[in-house]
Amino acid sequence: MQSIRDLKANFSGPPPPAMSSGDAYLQGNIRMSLEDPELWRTFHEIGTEMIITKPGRRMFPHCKVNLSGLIPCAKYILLVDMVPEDGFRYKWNKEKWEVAGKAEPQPPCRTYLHPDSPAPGSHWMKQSISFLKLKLTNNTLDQHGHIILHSMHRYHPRFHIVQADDLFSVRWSVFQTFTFPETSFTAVTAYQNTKITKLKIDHNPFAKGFRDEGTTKKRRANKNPGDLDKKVKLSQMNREPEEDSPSDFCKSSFEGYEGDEAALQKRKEAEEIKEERYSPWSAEREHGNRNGSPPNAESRDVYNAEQLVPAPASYQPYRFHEYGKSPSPSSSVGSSASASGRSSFESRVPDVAVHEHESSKARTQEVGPSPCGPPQHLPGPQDYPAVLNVTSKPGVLGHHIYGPYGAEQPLGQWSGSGAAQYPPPHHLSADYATPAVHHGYPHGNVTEWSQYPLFSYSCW
DNA sequence: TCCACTCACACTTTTGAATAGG
DNA sequence: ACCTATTCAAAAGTGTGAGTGG
Repeated sequence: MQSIRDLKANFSGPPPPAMSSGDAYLQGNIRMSLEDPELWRTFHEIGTEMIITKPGRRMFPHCKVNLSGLIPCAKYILLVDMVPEDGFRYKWNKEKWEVAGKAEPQPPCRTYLHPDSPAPGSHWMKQSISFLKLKLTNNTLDQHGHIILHSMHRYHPRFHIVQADDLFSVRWSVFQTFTFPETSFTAVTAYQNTKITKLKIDHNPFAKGFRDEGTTKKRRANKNPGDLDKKVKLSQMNREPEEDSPSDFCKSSFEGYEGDEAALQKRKEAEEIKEERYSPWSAEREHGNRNGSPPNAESRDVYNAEQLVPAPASYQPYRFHEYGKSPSPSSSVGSSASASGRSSFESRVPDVAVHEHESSKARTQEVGPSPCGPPQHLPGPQDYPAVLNVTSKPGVLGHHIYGPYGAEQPLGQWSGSGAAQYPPPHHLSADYATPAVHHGYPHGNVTEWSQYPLFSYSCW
Protein backbone atom coordinates (compact mmCIF):
# COMPACT_ATOMS: atom_id res chain seq x y z
CA MET A 1 0.00 0.00 0.00
CA GLN A 2 1.33 3.26 -0.97
CA SER A 3 1.37 5.76 1.72
CA ILE A 4 0.01 9.13 0.99
CA ARG A 5 2.80 11.33 0.05
CA ASP A 6 3.68 14.19 2.13
CA LEU A 7 2.76 17.48 0.84
CA LYS A 8 5.00 19.00 3.30
CA ALA A 9 5.70 22.49 2.44
CA ASN A 10 9.04 24.05 2.23
CA PHE A 11 8.85 25.39 5.65
CA SER A 12 11.42 27.96 6.14
CA GLY A 13 12.14 27.41 9.73
CA PRO A 14 12.55 24.46 11.98
CA PRO A 15 9.14 23.20 12.72
CA PRO A 16 7.84 23.39 16.22
CA PRO A 17 7.54 20.02 17.83
CA ALA A 18 3.83 20.13 17.73
CA MET A 19 3.92 20.80 14.07
CA SER A 20 6.27 18.01 13.40
CA SER A 21 4.04 15.43 14.79
CA GLY A 22 1.15 17.15 13.30
CA ASP A 23 2.66 17.00 9.88
CA ALA A 24 2.94 13.31 9.98
CA TYR A 25 -0.62 12.95 10.98
CA LEU A 26 -1.89 15.70 8.86
CA GLN A 27 -0.18 15.08 5.65
CA GLY A 28 0.86 11.52 5.78
CA ASN A 29 -2.27 9.67 6.68
CA ILE A 30 -5.02 11.25 4.72
CA ARG A 31 -6.61 8.63 2.58
CA MET A 32 -9.32 9.04 0.03
CA SER A 33 -11.20 6.32 -1.73
CA LEU A 34 -13.75 6.49 -4.47
CA GLU A 35 -17.17 5.15 -3.74
CA ASP A 36 -18.83 2.94 -6.30
CA PRO A 37 -15.55 2.17 -8.02
CA GLU A 38 -17.11 -0.69 -9.90
CA LEU A 39 -19.73 1.51 -11.43
CA TRP A 40 -17.15 4.08 -12.36
CA ARG A 41 -15.01 1.43 -13.90
CA THR A 42 -17.90 0.10 -15.90
CA PHE A 43 -18.42 3.50 -17.41
CA HIS A 44 -14.75 4.08 -17.71
CA GLU A 45 -14.18 0.97 -19.74
CA ILE A 46 -16.71 2.10 -22.29
CA GLY A 47 -15.69 5.70 -22.19
CA THR A 48 -17.58 7.81 -19.75
CA GLU A 49 -19.54 10.70 -21.18
CA MET A 50 -21.04 13.47 -19.12
CA ILE A 51 -23.81 15.65 -20.47
CA ILE A 52 -23.23 19.35 -20.14
CA THR A 53 -26.07 21.80 -20.61
CA LYS A 54 -26.55 25.50 -20.32
CA PRO A 55 -28.53 25.33 -17.07
CA GLY A 56 -26.08 22.79 -15.70
CA ARG A 57 -26.22 19.04 -15.49
CA ARG A 58 -25.31 16.75 -12.68
CA MET A 59 -22.71 14.10 -13.18
CA PHE A 60 -23.62 10.46 -13.29
CA PRO A 61 -22.12 8.58 -11.72
CA HIS A 62 -21.60 11.39 -9.31
CA CYS A 63 -18.47 11.87 -7.34
CA LYS A 64 -18.59 10.25 -3.95
CA VAL A 65 -15.54 9.62 -1.84
CA ASN A 66 -14.56 8.39 1.57
CA LEU A 67 -11.95 10.08 3.66
CA SER A 68 -9.83 8.93 6.52
CA GLY A 69 -6.77 10.12 8.30
CA LEU A 70 -8.03 13.59 9.00
CA ILE A 71 -7.69 15.24 12.36
CA PRO A 72 -11.14 14.77 13.82
CA CYS A 73 -11.43 18.21 15.30
CA ALA A 74 -9.56 20.16 12.68
CA LYS A 75 -11.64 21.76 10.03
CA TYR A 76 -11.23 21.02 6.37
CA ILE A 77 -12.51 22.34 3.13
CA LEU A 78 -13.23 19.97 0.28
CA LEU A 79 -13.15 21.09 -3.27
CA VAL A 80 -13.48 19.59 -6.70
CA ASP A 81 -12.36 20.95 -10.00
CA MET A 82 -12.13 19.54 -13.48
CA VAL A 83 -8.85 19.15 -15.25
CA PRO A 84 -8.49 18.72 -18.99
CA GLU A 85 -7.15 15.31 -19.79
CA ASP A 86 -5.25 16.58 -22.74
CA GLY A 87 -5.08 19.28 -25.35
CA PHE A 88 -7.47 17.79 -27.84
CA ARG A 89 -10.98 18.05 -29.01
CA TYR A 90 -12.67 14.82 -29.94
CA LYS A 91 -15.44 13.68 -32.19
CA TRP A 92 -17.50 10.56 -32.22
CA ASN A 93 -17.14 8.87 -35.53
CA LYS A 94 -18.44 5.45 -36.39
CA GLU A 95 -18.64 4.07 -32.92
CA LYS A 96 -15.36 5.43 -31.79
CA TRP A 97 -13.76 8.57 -30.55
CA GLU A 98 -11.31 10.35 -32.74
CA VAL A 99 -9.17 13.34 -32.24
CA ALA A 100 -10.79 16.27 -33.97
CA GLY A 101 -8.20 18.90 -33.44
CA LYS A 102 -6.72 21.01 -30.78
CA ALA A 103 -8.63 21.79 -27.67
CA GLU A 104 -10.42 25.05 -27.45
CA PRO A 105 -9.13 27.65 -25.05
CA GLN A 106 -9.73 26.58 -21.53
CA PRO A 107 -13.02 27.92 -20.22
CA PRO A 108 -13.15 29.82 -16.97
CA CYS A 109 -11.92 27.27 -14.53
CA ARG A 110 -14.13 26.88 -11.53
CA THR A 111 -13.92 24.93 -8.36
CA TYR A 112 -16.82 23.32 -6.62
CA LEU A 113 -16.76 23.69 -2.90
CA HIS A 114 -18.51 20.99 -0.97
CA PRO A 115 -21.47 22.61 0.77
CA ASP A 116 -20.45 21.20 4.12
CA SER A 117 -17.16 23.04 4.00
CA PRO A 118 -15.64 23.88 6.29
CA ALA A 119 -16.32 20.95 8.56
CA PRO A 120 -14.28 19.02 11.09
CA GLY A 121 -12.40 15.96 10.04
CA SER A 122 -14.77 13.81 12.03
CA HIS A 123 -17.60 15.03 9.89
CA TRP A 124 -15.84 14.18 6.67
CA MET A 125 -14.80 10.79 7.92
CA LYS A 126 -18.03 9.61 9.47
CA GLN A 127 -19.72 9.07 6.17
CA SER A 128 -19.07 9.16 2.49
CA ILE A 129 -18.81 12.57 0.94
CA SER A 130 -21.07 13.16 -1.99
CA PHE A 131 -20.66 15.78 -4.64
CA LEU A 132 -24.08 14.99 -5.97
CA LYS A 133 -25.02 18.57 -6.60
CA LEU A 134 -22.00 19.41 -8.60
CA LYS A 135 -23.15 20.56 -12.00
CA LEU A 136 -21.42 20.83 -15.31
CA THR A 137 -22.22 23.44 -17.89
CA ASN A 138 -21.04 24.56 -21.28
CA ASN A 139 -22.22 28.08 -20.68
CA THR A 140 -19.12 30.18 -20.32
CA LEU A 141 -21.27 33.00 -18.99
CA ASP A 142 -22.81 30.83 -16.36
CA GLN A 143 -23.81 32.77 -13.28
CA HIS A 144 -24.72 29.85 -11.09
CA GLY A 145 -21.23 28.77 -10.31
CA HIS A 146 -21.38 25.53 -12.20
CA ILE A 147 -18.19 24.05 -13.53
CA ILE A 148 -17.69 25.16 -17.09
CA LEU A 149 -16.44 22.62 -19.59
CA HIS A 150 -16.07 22.36 -23.32
CA SER A 151 -18.10 19.80 -25.12
CA MET A 152 -16.19 17.04 -26.84
CA HIS A 153 -13.25 17.53 -24.56
CA ARG A 154 -11.98 15.14 -21.95
CA TYR A 155 -11.68 15.94 -18.29
CA HIS A 156 -11.18 14.33 -14.97
CA PRO A 157 -12.16 15.58 -11.54
CA ARG A 158 -9.66 16.44 -8.86
CA PHE A 159 -10.52 16.36 -5.21
CA HIS A 160 -8.79 18.81 -2.94
CA ILE A 161 -8.60 18.79 0.81
CA VAL A 162 -7.50 21.91 2.55
CA GLN A 163 -7.19 22.24 6.25
CA ALA A 164 -8.83 25.51 7.02
CA ASP A 165 -10.93 26.82 9.82
CA ASP A 166 -13.01 28.84 7.48
CA LEU A 167 -13.02 29.87 3.91
CA PHE A 168 -10.63 32.66 4.61
CA SER A 169 -7.93 30.73 6.30
CA VAL A 170 -6.99 28.20 3.75
CA ARG A 171 -3.74 26.62 4.66
CA TRP A 172 -1.99 26.10 1.47
CA SER A 173 0.75 24.08 2.99
CA VAL A 174 -1.55 21.23 3.80
CA PHE A 175 -3.31 21.20 0.53
CA GLN A 176 -3.79 17.74 -0.83
CA THR A 177 -5.19 16.59 -4.11
CA PHE A 178 -6.54 13.25 -5.18
CA THR A 179 -7.57 11.95 -8.55
CA PHE A 180 -9.12 8.73 -9.73
CA PRO A 181 -8.35 7.68 -13.26
CA GLU A 182 -11.67 5.95 -13.74
CA THR A 183 -13.52 9.19 -13.20
CA SER A 184 -12.25 10.74 -16.40
CA PHE A 185 -14.93 11.52 -18.93
CA THR A 186 -15.75 13.22 -22.16
CA ALA A 187 -18.02 16.22 -21.88
CA VAL A 188 -20.81 16.08 -24.45
CA THR A 189 -24.03 17.91 -25.16
CA ALA A 190 -25.66 14.71 -26.30
CA TYR A 191 -24.60 11.17 -25.72
CA GLN A 192 -22.51 9.77 -28.51
CA ASN A 193 -21.97 6.22 -27.40
CA THR A 194 -25.24 4.35 -27.10
CA LYS A 195 -23.63 2.01 -24.65
CA ILE A 196 -23.07 4.88 -22.30
CA THR A 197 -26.67 5.91 -22.74
CA LYS A 198 -27.80 2.47 -21.79
CA LEU A 199 -25.55 2.36 -18.78
CA LYS A 200 -26.88 5.69 -17.60
CA ILE A 201 -30.45 4.59 -18.06
CA ASP A 202 -29.80 1.37 -16.26
CA HIS A 203 -28.14 2.95 -13.27
CA ASN A 204 -29.59 6.42 -12.92
CA PRO A 205 -32.91 6.31 -11.08
CA PHE A 206 -34.08 9.45 -12.78
CA ALA A 207 -33.81 7.72 -16.10
CA LYS A 208 -35.87 4.80 -15.00
CA GLY A 209 -38.57 5.79 -17.37
CA PHE A 210 -36.35 4.95 -20.27
CA ARG A 211 -35.66 1.43 -19.23
CA ASP A 212 -37.07 -1.24 -21.44
CA GLU A 213 -39.59 -2.40 -18.95
CA GLY A 214 -40.66 1.16 -18.37
CA THR A 215 -43.69 2.88 -19.72
CA THR A 216 -41.59 5.00 -21.97
CA LYS A 217 -41.56 2.26 -24.48
CA LYS A 218 -45.22 2.78 -25.15
CA ARG A 219 -44.87 6.49 -25.10
CA ARG A 220 -42.19 6.49 -27.70
CA ALA A 221 -43.97 3.95 -29.80
CA ASN A 222 -47.01 6.13 -29.89
CA LYS A 223 -45.05 9.23 -30.44
CA ASN A 224 -43.20 8.28 -33.52
CA PRO A 225 -43.35 5.13 -35.59
CA GLY A 226 -39.86 5.81 -36.69
CA ASP A 227 -38.72 5.19 -33.19
CA LEU A 228 -39.21 1.56 -33.80
CA ASP A 229 -35.85 1.27 -35.40
CA LYS A 230 -34.16 2.94 -32.52
CA LYS A 231 -36.05 0.86 -30.09
CA VAL A 232 -34.95 -2.22 -31.85
CA LYS A 233 -31.43 -0.92 -31.72
CA LEU A 234 -31.83 -0.17 -28.10
CA SER A 235 -33.14 -3.56 -27.27
CA GLN A 236 -30.35 -5.06 -29.23
CA MET A 237 -28.00 -2.93 -27.31
CA ASN A 238 -29.55 -4.05 -24.11
CA ARG A 239 -28.60 -7.53 -24.94
CA GLU A 240 -25.09 -6.59 -25.74
CA PRO A 241 -23.72 -6.78 -22.28
CA GLU A 242 -24.36 -10.45 -22.38
CA GLU A 243 -22.91 -10.80 -25.80
CA ASP A 244 -20.08 -8.37 -25.69
CA SER A 245 -17.32 -8.42 -23.29
CA PRO A 246 -16.29 -5.17 -21.76
CA SER A 247 -13.28 -5.38 -23.93
CA ASP A 248 -15.46 -5.31 -26.95
CA PHE A 249 -17.12 -2.23 -25.69
CA CYS A 250 -13.91 -0.49 -25.30
CA LYS A 251 -12.51 -1.63 -28.49
CA SER A 252 -15.37 -0.35 -30.49
CA SER A 253 -15.42 2.89 -28.64
CA PHE A 254 -11.85 3.82 -28.51
CA GLU A 255 -10.11 2.48 -31.47
CA GLY A 256 -10.64 5.93 -32.68
CA TYR A 257 -8.11 7.24 -30.31
CA GLU A 258 -5.50 5.40 -32.17
CA GLY A 259 -7.25 5.78 -35.43
CA ASP A 260 -6.14 9.30 -36.05
CA GLU A 261 -2.65 8.29 -36.81
CA ALA A 262 -1.82 11.51 -38.49
CA ALA A 263 -2.54 13.39 -35.37
CA LEU A 264 -0.91 10.93 -33.14
CA GLN A 265 2.14 9.79 -34.97
CA LYS A 266 4.24 12.57 -33.61
CA ARG A 267 3.56 11.52 -30.13
CA LYS A 268 6.11 9.71 -28.19
CA GLU A 269 3.49 7.51 -26.69
CA ALA A 270 2.13 6.27 -29.95
CA GLU A 271 3.37 2.78 -29.41
CA GLU A 272 1.98 2.68 -25.99
CA ILE A 273 -1.31 3.85 -27.28
CA LYS A 274 -1.48 1.01 -29.67
CA GLU A 275 -0.93 -1.33 -26.86
CA GLU A 276 -3.95 0.14 -25.16
CA ARG A 277 -6.20 -0.83 -27.93
CA TYR A 278 -9.22 -1.40 -25.83
CA SER A 279 -9.35 1.80 -23.98
CA PRO A 280 -7.39 4.95 -23.63
CA TRP A 281 -8.09 4.64 -19.98
CA SER A 282 -6.73 1.21 -19.72
CA ALA A 283 -3.41 2.84 -20.04
CA GLU A 284 -3.92 4.23 -16.64
CA ARG A 285 -4.50 0.87 -15.23
CA GLU A 286 -1.64 -0.43 -17.18
CA HIS A 287 0.67 2.10 -15.80
CA GLY A 288 -0.71 1.60 -12.44
CA ASN A 289 0.12 -2.00 -12.71
CA ARG A 290 3.53 -1.20 -13.87
CA ASN A 291 3.96 0.59 -10.71
CA GLY A 292 2.66 -2.27 -8.80
CA SER A 293 -0.82 -1.00 -8.44
CA PRO A 294 -3.18 -3.79 -7.63
CA PRO A 295 -6.26 -3.91 -9.74
CA ASN A 296 -8.71 -4.17 -6.95
CA ALA A 297 -10.53 -1.16 -5.80
CA GLU A 298 -9.60 -1.49 -2.20
CA SER A 299 -6.00 -0.91 -2.89
CA ARG A 300 -6.51 1.21 -5.90
CA ASP A 301 -8.05 3.96 -3.95
CA VAL A 302 -4.79 4.40 -2.27
CA TYR A 303 -2.79 4.30 -5.37
CA ASN A 304 -5.01 6.73 -7.02
CA ALA A 305 -4.38 9.23 -4.41
CA GLU A 306 -2.05 11.96 -5.28
CA GLN A 307 -1.11 14.95 -3.37
CA LEU A 308 -0.41 18.22 -4.91
CA VAL A 309 -0.30 21.78 -4.08
CA PRO A 310 -3.02 23.97 -5.45
CA ALA A 311 -2.56 23.50 -9.09
CA PRO A 312 -4.17 24.92 -12.13
CA ALA A 313 -5.43 22.51 -14.63
CA SER A 314 -3.39 24.20 -17.21
CA TYR A 315 -0.12 23.66 -15.61
CA GLN A 316 -0.60 20.42 -13.89
CA PRO A 317 0.12 18.42 -16.99
CA TYR A 318 3.48 19.98 -17.14
CA ARG A 319 4.31 18.92 -13.73
CA PHE A 320 3.23 15.47 -14.58
CA HIS A 321 5.26 15.66 -17.64
CA GLU A 322 8.25 15.97 -15.51
CA TYR A 323 7.55 12.75 -13.81
CA GLY A 324 6.44 10.48 -16.50
CA LYS A 325 5.04 10.30 -19.92
CA SER A 326 1.46 9.80 -20.51
CA PRO A 327 0.18 6.81 -22.36
CA SER A 328 -2.71 8.77 -23.57
CA PRO A 329 -3.02 9.65 -27.20
CA SER A 330 -3.99 12.94 -25.91
CA SER A 331 -0.92 13.34 -23.97
CA SER A 332 1.05 15.37 -26.25
CA VAL A 333 0.00 18.30 -28.10
CA GLY A 334 3.33 19.51 -28.84
CA SER A 335 5.48 18.08 -26.24
CA SER A 336 5.20 19.14 -22.73
CA ALA A 337 1.83 20.64 -22.90
CA SER A 338 -0.07 17.51 -22.52
CA ALA A 339 -0.17 14.75 -20.09
CA SER A 340 -3.10 14.22 -17.95
CA GLY A 341 -4.47 13.31 -14.65
CA ARG A 342 -3.78 9.79 -15.43
CA SER A 343 -0.20 10.68 -15.63
CA SER A 344 -0.46 11.95 -12.20
CA PHE A 345 -1.70 8.61 -11.25
CA GLU A 346 1.20 6.94 -12.86
CA SER A 347 3.77 9.17 -11.49
CA ARG A 348 4.10 8.43 -7.91
CA VAL A 349 6.79 10.94 -7.54
CA PRO A 350 5.85 13.10 -4.67
CA ASP A 351 4.84 16.43 -5.90
CA VAL A 352 5.92 18.52 -3.06
CA ALA A 353 5.92 21.66 -5.00
CA VAL A 354 4.81 24.25 -2.59
CA HIS A 355 5.18 27.91 -2.56
CA GLU A 356 7.89 28.50 -0.15
CA HIS A 357 6.63 31.74 0.99
CA GLU A 358 3.26 30.29 1.54
CA SER A 359 4.64 27.47 3.48
CA SER A 360 6.79 29.50 5.68
CA LYS A 361 3.92 31.77 6.30
CA ALA A 362 1.81 28.96 7.38
CA ARG A 363 4.58 27.68 9.48
CA THR A 364 5.14 30.86 11.24
CA GLN A 365 1.61 31.88 11.64
CA GLU A 366 -0.15 28.77 12.51
CA VAL A 367 0.27 26.65 15.49
CA GLY A 368 0.71 23.07 14.63
CA PRO A 369 -2.42 21.11 14.26
CA SER A 370 -2.81 19.87 17.74
CA PRO A 371 -5.49 17.31 17.49
CA CYS A 372 -8.47 18.33 19.46
CA GLY A 373 -6.45 20.39 21.77
CA PRO A 374 -7.32 23.73 23.15
CA PRO A 375 -8.25 26.36 20.66
CA GLN A 376 -5.58 26.23 18.08
CA HIS A 377 -4.42 29.37 16.68
CA LEU A 378 -6.45 29.08 13.60
CA PRO A 379 -5.54 32.16 11.81
CA GLY A 380 -8.22 34.35 10.56
CA PRO A 381 -7.91 36.48 7.56
CA GLN A 382 -5.84 38.95 9.40
CA ASP A 383 -3.27 36.31 9.98
CA TYR A 384 -2.72 35.90 6.32
CA PRO A 385 -1.63 39.09 4.79
CA ALA A 386 -1.14 37.28 1.57
CA VAL A 387 -4.69 36.19 1.54
CA LEU A 388 -5.79 39.56 2.49
CA ASN A 389 -3.86 40.96 -0.34
CA VAL A 390 -5.77 38.74 -2.54
CA THR A 391 -8.95 40.37 -1.65
CA SER A 392 -7.78 43.53 -3.16
CA LYS A 393 -7.60 41.89 -6.53
CA PRO A 394 -8.79 38.78 -8.15
CA GLY A 395 -7.16 36.20 -6.08
CA VAL A 396 -7.47 33.31 -3.78
CA LEU A 397 -10.25 34.63 -1.73
CA GLY A 398 -11.06 37.94 -3.12
CA HIS A 399 -13.80 37.02 -5.44
CA HIS A 400 -17.51 36.91 -5.50
CA ILE A 401 -19.40 34.33 -3.66
CA TYR A 402 -21.96 31.90 -4.75
CA GLY A 403 -23.00 29.70 -1.97
CA PRO A 404 -24.55 29.09 1.35
CA TYR A 405 -22.13 31.26 3.17
CA GLY A 406 -23.40 34.47 1.87
CA ALA A 407 -21.44 37.61 1.74
CA GLU A 408 -19.31 36.69 4.66
CA GLN A 409 -17.77 33.82 2.83
CA PRO A 410 -16.20 35.32 -0.17
CA LEU A 411 -14.89 32.16 -1.66
CA GLY A 412 -17.47 31.89 -4.27
CA GLN A 413 -15.88 32.83 -7.49
CA TRP A 414 -13.44 35.16 -8.99
CA SER A 415 -14.80 38.45 -9.68
CA GLY A 416 -12.22 38.97 -12.27
CA SER A 417 -11.45 35.97 -14.28
CA GLY A 418 -10.07 37.47 -17.36
CA ALA A 419 -6.70 36.39 -18.43
CA ALA A 420 -6.19 34.57 -15.23
CA GLN A 421 -8.73 32.07 -16.34
CA TYR A 422 -6.87 31.43 -19.48
CA PRO A 423 -3.36 31.21 -18.32
CA PRO A 424 -0.93 30.66 -21.11
CA PRO A 425 0.06 27.07 -20.66
CA HIS A 426 3.57 27.58 -21.76
CA HIS A 427 4.11 30.35 -19.41
CA LEU A 428 2.85 28.32 -16.57
CA SER A 429 4.70 25.37 -17.75
CA ALA A 430 7.89 27.22 -17.65
CA ASP A 431 7.16 28.53 -14.27
CA TYR A 432 6.38 25.23 -12.77
CA ALA A 433 8.99 23.29 -14.54
CA THR A 434 11.48 25.40 -12.78
CA PRO A 435 11.90 24.43 -9.22
CA ALA A 436 13.13 27.84 -8.34
CA VAL A 437 9.93 29.30 -9.52
CA HIS A 438 8.02 26.52 -8.08
CA HIS A 439 9.30 26.97 -4.63
CA GLY A 440 10.25 30.52 -4.93
CA TYR A 441 6.87 31.99 -5.41
CA PRO A 442 6.45 34.63 -2.87
CA HIS A 443 3.15 33.77 -1.53
CA GLY A 444 2.44 37.32 -0.90
CA ASN A 445 2.37 37.74 -4.57
CA VAL A 446 -1.15 36.71 -4.78
CA THR A 447 -1.39 37.79 -8.30
CA GLU A 448 0.63 34.78 -9.20
CA TRP A 449 -1.54 32.53 -7.15
CA SER A 450 -4.59 34.03 -8.59
CA GLN A 451 -3.67 32.71 -11.96
CA TYR A 452 -4.27 29.22 -10.84
CA PRO A 453 -7.65 28.11 -11.87
CA LEU A 454 -8.17 25.91 -8.88
CA PHE A 455 -9.50 28.72 -6.83
CA SER A 456 -10.51 30.90 -9.59
CA TYR A 457 -14.07 29.98 -9.03
CA SER A 458 -15.81 28.27 -6.25
CA CYS A 459 -19.40 27.44 -6.25
CA TRP A 460 -22.11 25.39 -4.81
C1' DT B 1 -25.43 17.25 -45.90
C1' DC B 2 -23.32 16.77 -41.58
C1' DC B 3 -22.65 17.72 -36.95
C1' DA B 4 -22.97 19.95 -32.52
C1' DC B 5 -26.22 22.01 -29.96
C1' DT B 6 -30.83 23.55 -27.88
C1' DC B 7 -35.33 22.85 -26.39
C1' DA B 8 -39.80 20.81 -25.14
C1' DC B 9 -41.45 16.70 -23.59
C1' DA B 10 -42.75 12.65 -20.65
C1' DC B 11 -41.19 10.30 -16.96
C1' DT B 12 -38.83 9.71 -12.60
C1' DT B 13 -37.01 10.84 -7.92
C1' DT B 14 -36.42 14.21 -4.43
C1' DT B 15 -37.88 17.74 -1.46
C1' DG B 16 -40.61 20.22 1.59
C1' DA B 17 -44.93 21.82 3.30
C1' DA B 18 -49.32 20.39 5.15
C1' DT B 19 -51.87 17.25 7.73
C1' DA B 20 -53.02 13.57 10.98
C1' DG B 21 -52.19 10.84 14.90
C1' DG B 22 -50.08 9.74 19.33
C1' DA C 1 -48.05 22.00 22.80
C1' DC C 2 -44.83 18.89 20.98
C1' DC C 3 -43.08 15.19 18.23
C1' DT C 4 -43.38 11.76 14.60
C1' DA C 5 -45.29 9.67 10.53
C1' DT C 6 -47.80 10.12 6.35
C1' DT C 7 -49.53 12.37 2.26
C1' DC C 8 -49.24 15.17 -1.59
C1' DA C 9 -47.80 18.66 -4.76
C1' DA C 10 -44.00 21.12 -6.60
C1' DA C 11 -39.34 21.08 -7.95
C1' DA C 12 -35.59 19.00 -9.92
C1' DG C 13 -33.17 15.50 -12.61
C1' DT C 14 -33.32 12.14 -16.61
C1' DG C 15 -32.83 10.75 -21.84
C1' DT C 16 -35.40 11.41 -26.19
C1' DG C 17 -36.18 13.31 -30.51
C1' DA C 18 -37.27 17.17 -33.32
C1' DG C 19 -35.55 21.34 -34.73
C1' DT C 20 -31.84 24.88 -35.51
C1' DG C 21 -27.69 26.94 -37.09
C1' DG C 22 -23.02 26.91 -38.67
